[in-house]
Amino acid sequence: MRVTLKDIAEEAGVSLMTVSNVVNGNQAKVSAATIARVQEIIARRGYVPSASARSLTTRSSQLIGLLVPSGDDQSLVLSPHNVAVFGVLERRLRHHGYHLLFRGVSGAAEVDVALKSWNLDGAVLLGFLDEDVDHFEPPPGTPILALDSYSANPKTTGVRSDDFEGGRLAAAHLIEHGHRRVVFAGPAFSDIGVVRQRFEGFRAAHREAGLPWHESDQAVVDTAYEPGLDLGRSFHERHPEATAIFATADILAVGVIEGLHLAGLRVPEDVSVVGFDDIDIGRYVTPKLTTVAQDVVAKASTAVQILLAEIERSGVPGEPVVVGVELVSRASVAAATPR
Amino acid sequence: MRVTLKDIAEEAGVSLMTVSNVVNGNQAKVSAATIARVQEIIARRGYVPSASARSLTTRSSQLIGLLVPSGDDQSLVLSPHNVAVFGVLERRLRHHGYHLLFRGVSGAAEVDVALKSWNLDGAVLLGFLDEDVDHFEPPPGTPILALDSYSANPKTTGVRSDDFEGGRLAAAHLIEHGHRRVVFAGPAFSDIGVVRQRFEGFRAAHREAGLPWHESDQAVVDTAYEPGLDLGRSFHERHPEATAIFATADILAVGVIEGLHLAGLRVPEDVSVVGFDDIDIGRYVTPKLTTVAQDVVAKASTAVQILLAEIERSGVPGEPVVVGVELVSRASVAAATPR
DNA sequence: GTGAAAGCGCTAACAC
DNA sequence: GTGTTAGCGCTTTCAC
Repeated sequence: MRVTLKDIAEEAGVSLMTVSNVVNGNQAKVSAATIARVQEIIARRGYVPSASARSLTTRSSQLIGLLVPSGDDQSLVLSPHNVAVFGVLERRLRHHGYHLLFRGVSGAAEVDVALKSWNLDGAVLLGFLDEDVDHFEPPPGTPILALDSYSANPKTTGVRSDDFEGGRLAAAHLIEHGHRRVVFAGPAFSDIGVVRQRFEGFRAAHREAGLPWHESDQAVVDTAYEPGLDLGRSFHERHPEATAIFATADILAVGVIEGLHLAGLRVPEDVSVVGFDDIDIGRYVTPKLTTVAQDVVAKASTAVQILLAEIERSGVPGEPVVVGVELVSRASVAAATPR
Repeated sequence: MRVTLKDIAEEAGVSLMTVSNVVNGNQAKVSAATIARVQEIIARRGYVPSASARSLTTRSSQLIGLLVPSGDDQSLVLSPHNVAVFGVLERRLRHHGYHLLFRGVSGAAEVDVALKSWNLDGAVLLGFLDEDVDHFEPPPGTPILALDSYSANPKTTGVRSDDFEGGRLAAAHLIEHGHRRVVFAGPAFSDIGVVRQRFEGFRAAHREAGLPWHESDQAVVDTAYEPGLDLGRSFHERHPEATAIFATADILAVGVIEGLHLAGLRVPEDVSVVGFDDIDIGRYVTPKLTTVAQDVVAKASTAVQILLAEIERSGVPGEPVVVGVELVSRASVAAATPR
């Protein structure tokens, strides 16, 4: 059977409340001698407070939901970048006494259920589309952080990288190296969102350099290795004038590089490539990938910080926070050569 | 405020218990008309049962702990392989109505606390050393699955890949290709554990082929990219007779390949390489990595299946379960050439 | 079929 | 400093 406060109280010959006060560190209310005696018994009996009981009375739970999208029966979306964020989140939250409830959800309704059923103190949304985030309706007072979201949902707080600046840095870097025809490769996008912002930054760099950019230099491809491979392989035919390519994700860029190799094009001598994210893989491929680095630690730490602040102040969603990005120059970019 | 059973009961003009029966599907005890009426109110009011309250009375929680090792302030151990397992675990458990509490733990005591405080119905240990697993003392009746563990702790149930067979397959594959001096590269190991088993399988293959294996052909390196890189770079000097290498993890093998390239050795023409795990990266490198594939889905599904079975039967830890492995032949192995 | 009572383990709000 | 009372939202048991 489970050891309860009552058991400890009986053995110590004090009341239940005294034990509770000891457990919760309300030292002011208990004499030193009692504290010591109670603590000894607690340790010896291996007493651990019941989180359910505590949660029931306090209407909170020290639990943060980590919600990721989950199509009906397919696998979860756990991109390498999200995994990295995930790890940092867990560690930070644990140091503040919070735990993570991990859950794949397929719709706004499920988020609501997850939140309510466990009295979650807050939640972090990882990897949702903006249009999904738009529909979330958390119980008022429960902070929801939407990572990498441009949703205008006033009930959530956004934390994201400076995607516009990232796109700008990538394009500017290539332009500086003399490239005049740069392909923008990424998934289809609408008028808001991560990819749109990277695209706008990308174009802004062209504008700033007084360079035109051709619509035909856009390649719409899913964010995965295989589509990148295909693009790289057919690069020459599809974009005969281009000498460089900016992919909106490293995984895509890695595929592109391999595809270019297969097509007999050398990177970076014939074609330069810039990615986005700075995941580990970029360092394992040849040539090492030049990319726009997201600051994983800053993103996760910021999220935790805001989350805790909103929990304290009882959840007034604040302004979105933007985390800086940085161009990491490795070996996949070289000066443009005429084709 | 929260909507409770009582609220629904009042609005429906029935007792609290009737609503409870409807919620829990005890259809036999309630008339169809009442069920319909109550369900309508539940949906309209957005009622969600309180997991804490339910957990308090039932002494269970529909919560499974996912425990990973966590050194004091360093990052969590989330290897790509573990992440893959993780994703499958979550999905499978969710389909059975369970949720995952994710937690980094640094010792047996913390595991105990995690288990008790949330009334966890079970836990999955991911990435712990056998010696850590040895020390875990879960409350009786709480099933603990230790993934990839060879610990003899009778309070846990092991689920692991057939490491011995994996080592054997890797070595046999290289031997078949004419290699006579094969380096075994992996972290230091004791007399039990994953690496030991892979090593024994590796040696068994040599024995079966009537071949000797030289102690000097062992390379002790940490399971990471950089150490692999170093090994590859110095391969020629350190193992002048060897024509092939078996690395106990893909990430290591990928490093080795890159190191060999840097040293001017071609893979597989000069040196053949076999890895272990079959993580995505192996398909992104050049040449594509020949490796021993672990069946992630089988491993995770098996774990879930056993977990649920033990929860039903009230936790009698069973025999360890071994999941099959398979050699995936890609492009990093070729026939041996004299050196 | 439906309902009343008791209690899961804890904490908030007050006494003493 | 310490104890008492009440109740969080639910399920279990047993009566109607």
